[in-house]
Amino acid sequence: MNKQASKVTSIVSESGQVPERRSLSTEAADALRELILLEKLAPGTPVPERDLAEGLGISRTPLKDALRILEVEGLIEYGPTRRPRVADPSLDEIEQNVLVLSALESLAGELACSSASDKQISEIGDLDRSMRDLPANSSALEFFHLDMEFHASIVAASRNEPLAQTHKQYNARLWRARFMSSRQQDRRENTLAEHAAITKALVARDAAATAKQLRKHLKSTIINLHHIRSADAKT
Amino acid sequence: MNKQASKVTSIVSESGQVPERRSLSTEAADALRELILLEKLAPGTPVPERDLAEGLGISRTPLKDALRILEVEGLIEYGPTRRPRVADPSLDEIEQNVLVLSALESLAGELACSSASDKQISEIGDLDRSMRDLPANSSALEFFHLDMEFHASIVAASRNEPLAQTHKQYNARLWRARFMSSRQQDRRENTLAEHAAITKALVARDAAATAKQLRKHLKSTIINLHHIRSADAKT
DNA sequence: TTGACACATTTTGCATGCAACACCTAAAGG
DNA sequence: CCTTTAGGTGTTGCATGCAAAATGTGTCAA
Repeated sequence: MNKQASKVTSIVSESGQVPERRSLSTEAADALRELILLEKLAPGTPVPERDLAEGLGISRTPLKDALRILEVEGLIEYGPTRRPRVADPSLDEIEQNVLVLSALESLAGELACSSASDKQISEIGDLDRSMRDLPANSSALEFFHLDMEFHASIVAASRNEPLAQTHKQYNARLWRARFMSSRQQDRRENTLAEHAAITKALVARDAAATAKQLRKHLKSTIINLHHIRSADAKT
Repeated sequence: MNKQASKVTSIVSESGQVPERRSLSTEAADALRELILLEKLAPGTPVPERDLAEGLGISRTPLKDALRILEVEGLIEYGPTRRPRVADPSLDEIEQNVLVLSALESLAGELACSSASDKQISEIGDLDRSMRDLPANSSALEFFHLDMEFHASIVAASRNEPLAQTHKQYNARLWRARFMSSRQQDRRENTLAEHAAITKALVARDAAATAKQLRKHLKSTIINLHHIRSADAKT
């Protein structure tokens, strides 16, 4: 039945992952995402399709697709007249998103306690340790990436594909906010402590505790966002 | 500053809602959704773009957009070769989706307890009552629609836009499964009892109880799905 | 000076054409 | 008889053109 398996389909490049056919749309989406997240494109700026397409050297068709992708990720907003802008969420909207993210992760934690393999859990522990072992002068971006990986690996351990999908969406929406939040050196200690608590509950496969710790962790993110806002208001 | 407010922008047609510009893509998406949910298009069948477009009397461009919309709703799947099919989720996948839906709704319930207006809560109570007052011979579809409205109104009461958005997505994915589940007349009693418990907790604005009842309600949906499967296996 | 209207420009939605890729069938070789 | 391969067919990705809608601008009247 399964014919293509007999063929030499094993052109699998590196990891065991699906090759995931590249297309101009996804590449453009990646490029745009980078531009937006690194603030090369300020929030709220209109994004005329043609200019963008020209800038990226592609036609409008795949660019439109890219904008659609970024729309579901929440990085691009469409006005009532279908003119795309870089999303500019208010603090309130960000907070609402974090609430949902929190619920998603806490579900992931619960599920991971019963569904994760021992290997997956130990990998989460590894990530936790890597973060703690990071030198104090390491870049904010480096710390941030590990932080993201830590959370993502918990979701992966839940073995719930749609959950992972949605979690990814919300993560993308909150990338900028979380990145800003993580730039404060003095937060690291706090973050590490909370990660430790999460890891501990996870290793014990204590679903209730894991969920609780994850909620607490995300909650402190919200509080931190408020602090940043007040600090910004002063300057 | 705000110029357009001074103009006679009040061409708001009927409700206070945004007119929401129609486009061929969204119309096609609606049409296709209907076809899929009513099983006019069997799960797993390939969906060649050109034929579909021709059938709907539109070109491939807007149809492609429609397929994208239905993809994020989970009704259309893209194979590794970018050939679209009607999604055919396994029972296991459906269950995973229900788990996420459950977490979303229970969060919505919690938030509704603190954020909902009294009017919103009383409307939820109205819906609960409408369902109970339905005659026993009313159609499964009628009962089902009220059921959906009940859940949707709880989410709306949470006043969390992204949550509502995501909830809608998951609802769309699970439409068929939930519809099948709701066709069993003997489930009605059970559903009504659970709805009553949810409504009661909501009226009392007891966040913990609301969340708990919602989880329980969705959990019984999962169990019911298993029953349906076993029944199907026999026939 | 302010407001409204009409025209010019920009920008998106949709249709269509072409090229690359995937799939199916059938013939050739083992 | 089974496997492999070559060709034909169908399907999707992308580019481009056109029309409709929206925005910006300048002029005129109150």
